[in-house]
Amino acid sequence: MAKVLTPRAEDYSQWYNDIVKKAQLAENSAVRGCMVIKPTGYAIWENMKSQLDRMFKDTGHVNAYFPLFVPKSLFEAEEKNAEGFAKECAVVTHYRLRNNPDEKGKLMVDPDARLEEELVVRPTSEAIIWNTYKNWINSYRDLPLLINQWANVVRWEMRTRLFLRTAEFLWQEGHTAHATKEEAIEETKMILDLYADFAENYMAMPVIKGVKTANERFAGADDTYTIEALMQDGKALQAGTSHFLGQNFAKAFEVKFSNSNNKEEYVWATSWGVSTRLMGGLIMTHSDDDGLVVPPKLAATQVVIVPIPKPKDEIDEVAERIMVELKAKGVSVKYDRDAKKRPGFKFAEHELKGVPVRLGIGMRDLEKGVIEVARRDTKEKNSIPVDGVVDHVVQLLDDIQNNLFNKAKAYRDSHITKADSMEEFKSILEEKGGFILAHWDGTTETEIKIKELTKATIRCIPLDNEKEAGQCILTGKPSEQRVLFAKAY
RNA sequence: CGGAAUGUAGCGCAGCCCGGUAGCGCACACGCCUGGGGGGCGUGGGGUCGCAGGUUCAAAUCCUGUCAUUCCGACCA
Repeated sequence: MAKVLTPRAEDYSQWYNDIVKKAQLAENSAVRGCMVIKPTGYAIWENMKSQLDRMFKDTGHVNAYFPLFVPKSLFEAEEKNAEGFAKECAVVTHYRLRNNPDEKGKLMVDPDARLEEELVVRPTSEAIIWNTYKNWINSYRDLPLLINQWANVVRWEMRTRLFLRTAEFLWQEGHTAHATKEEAIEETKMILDLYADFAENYMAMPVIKGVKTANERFAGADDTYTIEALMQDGKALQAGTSHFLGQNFAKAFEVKFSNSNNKEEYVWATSWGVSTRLMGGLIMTHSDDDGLVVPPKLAATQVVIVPIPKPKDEIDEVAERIMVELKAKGVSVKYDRDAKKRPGFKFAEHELKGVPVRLGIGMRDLEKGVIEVARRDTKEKNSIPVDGVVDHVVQLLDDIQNNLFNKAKAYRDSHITKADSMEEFKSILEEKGGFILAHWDGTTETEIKIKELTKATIRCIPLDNEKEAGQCILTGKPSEQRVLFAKAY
């Protein structure tokens, strides 16, 4: 079979780029660093989105929409946040073009149309949202305020990669306001659990929940919680973050409420988000050298039926019947009834696009009363009696979902290694990759030094961490627990 | 934003050094044969050679600039 993708072992980055393009998930656009998400890719994102949206709503959140532009004066109100994002902001300075008198048919920015105040294209929406919340919150009766928005944001990245880091990306950002610190922290952690649940049970991507160090924390947050996943090349991917913002934004935007004793207090805030980056995580967690592998719960098409060698009345009849029955059970199914393409070509094509289950219906099999059922995750093929094929497929989709998670988890678990010295740390990083648990003295200085020496960063301090006395691998200073290091995307 | 490489048909590439008719494979269209893992033969269509300048009788080819992509670094979700 002709290989369409660069094998992972040969060049992992190239494999990733190949798969995004060949499976038609996305492509580069005419705008530097910005991608076009193609229908095949967008369908998966839509599935992610609708599931997450359901989960947000089930936990009491509602959707709203805030503007793309943030006046500079609002943007700079929360200083740390502004400083953190300043270097990567796109800024609108003019509101009009005009014909260029020197070059016919060309346009130029109208110098007379300079904006009084520049508009920052949102890299995140805290500023505009908190400036709005100020007007919405007066009393403890207005709290909690639990709002999510689905939006695009822009961060002017120097180096971009499809899905993993693009200048514009799609995400959801939740912004909540609470009367007490405890309640806000609870919200932050609840969302972290929700993200982990989504990652593991829908994306089949195991994650480690943890807290970011001060150095890796979101600008403007008191605490950043994260879910960290491990990709097949041994690099970590930050898949989602949930921030406890304390009263930082409330103070910056004067968001106060009267408590039940009629005393004024600043509200407590959270924000949290996951983005189209999850698509990158999905690809790099499950896919192989033959193409994309999509967990059934997120697949746009869960089952494809291929007539062998080509459509024929008898085959069509069986296919139609199976489709009706599968659809009745909530399974999305397509019949690839294209007489011009040969079965071998179709097999390869659907494998490249990651369809979880393929049914091959041919006359030879039908005479024996069976259908060939092929699963994408293991490439296993079985002959299943026609009568039982629908139930078999429903069960199989479930098995595939579980198998993908278990396989990813086994890989992840076998790539968490303890290191007790810098030498050990470096050799694990070079030879094996993955997560490394090591003692750290708790200072930003040491963290940065380790990054300079090894390129590895502290991904998080795992929430379920065991306490264990030890010595920092760099400075030898005392440490009370190991933290999770890795090279990261 | 610094270093390197690349940009020629939808995709992958040759041609460039040494200036002179724009080529190959795949894909595409049509026909015939085929048909259980990316078929075979035949015929055919498709090009502002990334873009803008310059040198020259003549530029895909030489020069300058610019844009984009990939990789490496710094930065970042």
